[in-house]
Amino acid sequence: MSLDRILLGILRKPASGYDIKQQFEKVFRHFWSADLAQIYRALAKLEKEGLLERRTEPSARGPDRKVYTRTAAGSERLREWLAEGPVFGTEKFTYLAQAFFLAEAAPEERIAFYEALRERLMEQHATLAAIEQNWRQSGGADFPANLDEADFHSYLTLDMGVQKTRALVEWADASLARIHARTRKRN
Amino acid sequence: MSLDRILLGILRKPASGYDIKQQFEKVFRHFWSADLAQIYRALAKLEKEGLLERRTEPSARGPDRKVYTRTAAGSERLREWLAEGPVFGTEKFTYLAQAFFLAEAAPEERIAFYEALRERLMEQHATLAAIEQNWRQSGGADFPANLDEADFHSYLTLDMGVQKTRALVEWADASLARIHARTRKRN
DNA sequence: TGTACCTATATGCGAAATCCTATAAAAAGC
DNA sequence: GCTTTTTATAGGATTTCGCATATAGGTACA
Repeated sequence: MSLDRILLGILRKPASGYDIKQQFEKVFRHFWSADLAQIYRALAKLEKEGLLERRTEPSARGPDRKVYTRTAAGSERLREWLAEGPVFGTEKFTYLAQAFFLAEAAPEERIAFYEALRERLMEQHATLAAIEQNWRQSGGADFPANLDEADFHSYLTLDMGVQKTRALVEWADASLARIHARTRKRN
Repeated sequence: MSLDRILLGILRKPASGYDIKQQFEKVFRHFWSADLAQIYRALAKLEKEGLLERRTEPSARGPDRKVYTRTAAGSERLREWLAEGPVFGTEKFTYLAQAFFLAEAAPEERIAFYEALRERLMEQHATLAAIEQNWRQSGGADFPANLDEADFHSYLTLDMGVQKTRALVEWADASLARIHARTRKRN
């Protein structure tokens, strides 16, 4: 499963389950989600398979931290996944499915739906764009080419988020306009 | 769960599990996937809950077809879902997760990965754009406002797919260019 | 004529993944 | 002490995935 591979990817640098959850909230939110219980369980399983190593550290502010890093076998597993090429066909977009059937809702609800959608998409876009901006400004003249390999690829993915959310916001805007135009015509 | 609601949405018009599977392949592929077994089970469950009605028809070319339509309770359930507003946070994008960790792969593989990605995205875009084109051409002057409500909202969703895939193709192109530029710099 | 394969159609079963919710314990802040 | 934050874990319910099987009619071909 993909969560396994994602964890292996993250664990190039040591981190605890709790740390990883934070990263999911911040970095991965726009293309993946996982809850704490799921993460802990997956970590335990990967350790049992010898793909992760664990050490226990005292925490400054809570119970002992179990810090994981991937093993050579873990890196290999990750590489195999990447070598498969891009995996398609697993996309799940609940809000688009809803939009598809929106004819079933009352007219005011349809508008409210698209307004809420635009709102959320704009938030996402703003968040991502801010991170991107920040990153770009601290980079030199030949940014992003001067990043190290891992950062470079993270940056490309971030850029994708920026581009995609921008396109989506524009689409939601245009859709709202079309809905309004259509409603006016009816009266 | 969302598959249930999607089935209710589709079953405004009567269809068999097999028919629905076809629709998933054609229409929903870019934002949802479900396999046959899953669909049949969900249909059976919805019928048991009184949200769908079934009638059996002889088929021209196979076993009897079980054709479902949604009941009033089914429509109500669908409306409740839409009234919740857009559901976010369920997005799963395997290929982006892979892209994020691409530093782990060998340089040629990274390029191959992005080329395959661009390829697939272009395919998606071409498919969606063709459907859109077709639809638009058969529509009159005030297209899409002259569509009926259900078609109108399907069209908006389709348009979303066109816009999104276009943005993604552009992104993949730009990324490939960046990867190449970066590689040249190294030599 | 038969038989082998193809498509349409439906189902069963088990494994895996996901989600949700509750519990617990340790340190810090008030 | 009480609350909040950090950190980890358990258990069950629900959903999803993957594969195998069944059945009926059509088509191609030996």
